[in-house]
Amino acid sequence: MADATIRDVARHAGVSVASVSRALNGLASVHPDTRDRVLASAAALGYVPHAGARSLSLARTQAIGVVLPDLHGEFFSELMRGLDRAAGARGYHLLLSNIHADRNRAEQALRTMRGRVDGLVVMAPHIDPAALSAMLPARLPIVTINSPGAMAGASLCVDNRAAAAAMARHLVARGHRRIVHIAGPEGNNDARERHIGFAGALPDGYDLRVVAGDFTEPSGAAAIDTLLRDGTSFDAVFAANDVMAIGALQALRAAGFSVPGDVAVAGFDDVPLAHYLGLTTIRVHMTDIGERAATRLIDALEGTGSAASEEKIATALVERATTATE
Amino acid sequence: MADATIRDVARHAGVSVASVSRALNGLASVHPDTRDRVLASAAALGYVPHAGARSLSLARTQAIGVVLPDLHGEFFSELMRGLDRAAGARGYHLLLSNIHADRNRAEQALRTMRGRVDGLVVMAPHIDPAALSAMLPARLPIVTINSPGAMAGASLCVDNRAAAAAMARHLVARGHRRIVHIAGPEGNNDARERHIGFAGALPDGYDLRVVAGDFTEPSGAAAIDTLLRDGTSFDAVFAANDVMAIGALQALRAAGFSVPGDVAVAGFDDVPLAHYLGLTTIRVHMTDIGERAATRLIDALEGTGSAASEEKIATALVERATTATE
DNA sequence: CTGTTAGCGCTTTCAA
DNA sequence: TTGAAAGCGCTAACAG
Repeated sequence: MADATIRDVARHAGVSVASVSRALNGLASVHPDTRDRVLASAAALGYVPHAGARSLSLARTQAIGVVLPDLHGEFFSELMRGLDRAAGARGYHLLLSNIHADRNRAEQALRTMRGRVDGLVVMAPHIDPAALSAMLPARLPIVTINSPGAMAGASLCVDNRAAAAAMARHLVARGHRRIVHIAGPEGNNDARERHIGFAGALPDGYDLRVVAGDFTEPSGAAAIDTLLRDGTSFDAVFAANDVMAIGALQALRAAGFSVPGDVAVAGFDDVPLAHYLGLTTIRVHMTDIGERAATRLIDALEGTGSAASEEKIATALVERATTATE
Repeated sequence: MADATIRDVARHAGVSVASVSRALNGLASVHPDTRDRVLASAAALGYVPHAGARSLSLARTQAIGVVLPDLHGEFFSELMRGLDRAAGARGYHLLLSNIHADRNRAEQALRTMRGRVDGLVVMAPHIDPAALSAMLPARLPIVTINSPGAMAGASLCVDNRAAAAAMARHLVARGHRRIVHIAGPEGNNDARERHIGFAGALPDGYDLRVVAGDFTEPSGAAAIDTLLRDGTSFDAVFAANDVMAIGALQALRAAGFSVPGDVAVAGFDDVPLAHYLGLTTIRVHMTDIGERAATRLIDALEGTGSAASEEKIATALVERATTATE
């Protein structure tokens, strides 16, 4: 037997569907007797409202779409945890969609969200805002996380520049002068911002050697190998993320260097491993970001919140063994 | 201006909504000219089909609900990655819902999935199947992951017993005889299965001392402290998960024991840290589980798959430094 | 091949 | 306070 519908409940209770709807949604104008009968019938039939039909009628789905790139581990799970916490508390569900490198698939994924969600939380560091908004169903409120440039909706942004600048000052204060930056992939906004912030905070007269990386561990190790082969001398390395920093760390030690004795090493992200390896890094609270993102989106959806604006998320420099002065 | 609907497209193209629907869904019986006009109009108006309305009409949402407990890090992200990969490939979205300890909230979360999803992937190691199916909207296909006992739908299960048994044999083969098991929380199915599998594979005459834990790092350390305080002597520790094993490892070393010299340590899960700490453990491919779960559910939804049945997911023993023989 | 029309299950005017 | 009925946007008979 198919699931009970509102009509079944109405028939069972001997009232109209309108009354059932009103009773179940707690509207004021329902006679107590009617309400009781409806509630009893609903329970008897095991009635559960059909969310899809409800959405269509209300033009509200109580769901928010989450569109993310291929994130890994802690990063992804913490972000989701934050989103889920905030969304759940306000009665919203989360609909997931990975944004693939493939533009068509990505666009497809975004389009199919129309009619399924009330708004979007999007993280797409590698897609420029114009392209992004072109893909989006119009009139869908959106909060972007770490997206380059301004967009229609609100945006949250890790303050990459400030964080990288703090790291620069940290290294300088420790007396390092010949500094290397292992950069992230070109076209990645986070990577670019970290580079700019770091370079900008280095006082005049400091050497900054930049070598390319792609956020992977091997690329961090490769960067070090390149430098050593070139005979470059340096006493500090700041990688655009922890994973590369870890690669660099291992390459340095494999080459017989002492860290932090000969060379200091720092990363960005504070992945769980950083703690165990004693890597100095920048901590980003992804949970907070998720919570803020969902909260701002829902505020906007419910008219509670302010309009578009950019919110910078603060970070913390976590000083550990790899940059300690002996 | 509101989003364009199918009616707007029909008007613009000078055809009926039925033709628009047919053209857009690629049905055969549409005149090429008509199709072209419809496509052009749709493009001109920036029309995107309303998924919600479509679902209501088709009684299919193309979404699957994912109900999980509070998972952390790699575990969660890998599972989601697997689910997303399989679901995405078959054109399904993922709707998330955390299952809270609070029974009412959990039930609420499950109920509100009716009409939003075509089926459910549920992981609830701490809820017994009867209670679970009572909470579920009837007639919603379901695949459970690591749930105790049989359920209506299909189920996937990490083969905890076989894995733990393999670990027992591994330790025995290394010559350990006075063995400790740090158990997981009571009532947790994984924990129970690991315990049973491990104990069952120990040959007669072997000592097995079991001490309670709760899957957290401090509880692993506390277990060791308890043993030491009691003056228990042992030469191997198998913790019901890696996190506790890591806690135990640290407590042992802090107490001056050499691992694996004095005591061997092993865990379960193969979290990323295990690799770096050289912890012997059991690897579970969460990605595979996710993929299998989504695939089986969708097969069932589309009538491709077989009915209820239990599938065991194999694991691999990863031998590392903490159980090495010198 | 195409248009008309009746739903999908729910909410919400509008009258009574 | 209640019920009848008109949609929400789309698909799917059923006729033409």
